[in-house]
Amino acid sequence: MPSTARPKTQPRTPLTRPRALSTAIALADAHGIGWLTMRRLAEALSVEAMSLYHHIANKDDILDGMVEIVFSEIDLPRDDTDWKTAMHQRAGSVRAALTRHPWAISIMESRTSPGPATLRHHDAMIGCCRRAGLSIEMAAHAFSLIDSYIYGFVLQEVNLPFDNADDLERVVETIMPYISADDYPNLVELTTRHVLQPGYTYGDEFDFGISLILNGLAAAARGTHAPQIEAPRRLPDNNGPVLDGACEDDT
Amino acid sequence: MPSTARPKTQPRTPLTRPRALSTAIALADAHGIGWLTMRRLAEALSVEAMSLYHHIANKDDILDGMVEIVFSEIDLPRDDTDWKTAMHQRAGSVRAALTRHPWAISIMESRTSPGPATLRHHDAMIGCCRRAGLSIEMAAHAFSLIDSYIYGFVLQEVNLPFDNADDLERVVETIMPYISADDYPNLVELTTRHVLQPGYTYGDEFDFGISLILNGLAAAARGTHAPQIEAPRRLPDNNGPVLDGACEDDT
DNA sequence: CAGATGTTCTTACACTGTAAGGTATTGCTC
DNA sequence: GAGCAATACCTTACAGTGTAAGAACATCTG
Repeated sequence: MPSTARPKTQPRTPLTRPRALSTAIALADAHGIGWLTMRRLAEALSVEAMSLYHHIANKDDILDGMVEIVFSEIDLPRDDTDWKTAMHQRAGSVRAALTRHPWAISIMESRTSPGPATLRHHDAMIGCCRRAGLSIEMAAHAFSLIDSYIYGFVLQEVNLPFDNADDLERVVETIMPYISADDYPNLVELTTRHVLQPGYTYGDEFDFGISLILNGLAAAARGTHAPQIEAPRRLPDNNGPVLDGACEDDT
Repeated sequence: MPSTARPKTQPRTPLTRPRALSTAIALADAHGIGWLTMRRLAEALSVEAMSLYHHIANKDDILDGMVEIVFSEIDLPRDDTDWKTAMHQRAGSVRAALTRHPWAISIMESRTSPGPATLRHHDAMIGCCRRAGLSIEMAAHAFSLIDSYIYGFVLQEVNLPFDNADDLERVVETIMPYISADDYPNLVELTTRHVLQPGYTYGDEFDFGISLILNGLAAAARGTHAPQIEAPRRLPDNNGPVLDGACEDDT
């Protein structure tokens, strides 16, 4: 049976950890993370399930590795533009990566040991803020605020039950009968007068939010319009230029 | 054996859907959502696993019900204060509920059919924004931005590997040897000069972010400091007061 | 008391991740 | 090349998962 048996002359493509991980990512992209089991991953690699354990410790190790690869796909913030542009671009890159791999955000949590790609990324983020003149405290604020927004946005975006305008209309039509305008007047108004209008795409909200946050951070770093926080731990200890050119329009 | 066998005179507490759900929540709070299985839930209810299926459709139905209860624990935005205060309070309430039930945020996604509590909550949020004078578009912006931030923040917060300052110090000491100051200078600086300083608590970042976002939204609604969005779909069609008193300090 | 109705339990099945140990294939030394 | 050690792979097995099918029991109606 030469069709099922591998020809002896041609050695099989060797099973390696990187190959297992990229196959796992491809399968999770195609069928969802819940579909991915050790046996199915093995089958896709033309191997039995237990063979995987010679290259990876266990399933958690696979998930860790997958997250790490996704992180490595994210562009670091550039250091040859102004802070706001760099942050905006990186935000888009995070969103793109997490949208390309919709399962990623759901397993990022619960992974506790960050890999080198993750650490490198965090370091670059803080460095970019510091180079723009933000104090340590302000950099911590910015990092937390920006990433919280991105993760939360993507978390909602990837779990929307529709991908395009047609889907949206179909879903809304299915659900609307159960949503009376008497009980939920504001929800119904928003849906009919905004969401169902031609041209609406939830993803468009992303830029609005990121821009608002970046403008707010830039203003706060300049010392004006600082949000009311109960007790600022320390005054800024800047020693560089404060957000050069950050207040002007940058398209 | 009267201790194990139920006395015939005293009827057992009846197994009901609400009782199953609240027990499930208590177990998930205590042991994590991964620990919760049909057999363990049944055991906690002094019942066999299959008996559950007369009151709930399947495990997904349980998870849906649990999420719905968590949502019902969140305070609606009050309508007897100014917009910013109402939003701030509600944000705290969301965070508190999702922190009380750390598993909730991880299963909120993937649930597609919102229950009445969820719908009521969405409606109240939009209503509060509209009553403050925000246009429909602006209300949509605000809703998306605020909740994205909250969810993202809590997603990170509940998955931190430490709960208090002692935990933090222990974790950092365990990890630091693997993080060289040569490779990750900014990360190390932020850790040593900020995170490890006495009094640091990651949760404190929450208020900073929410305040910044609310101030930004208030400013945007007033038409000033509007973030650069490529193509505003339509001009605001306000017909009420615009964020009365939102620009003054409200503590 | 009989019958009906609804609740609970028993058994069983297909599936999961992975421990233990056997078999094949590779690469190294001569 | 031959022989051997090391590595890679497979087979079998097990405890645990959600849940389908039907038997046993309890409770309520006549």
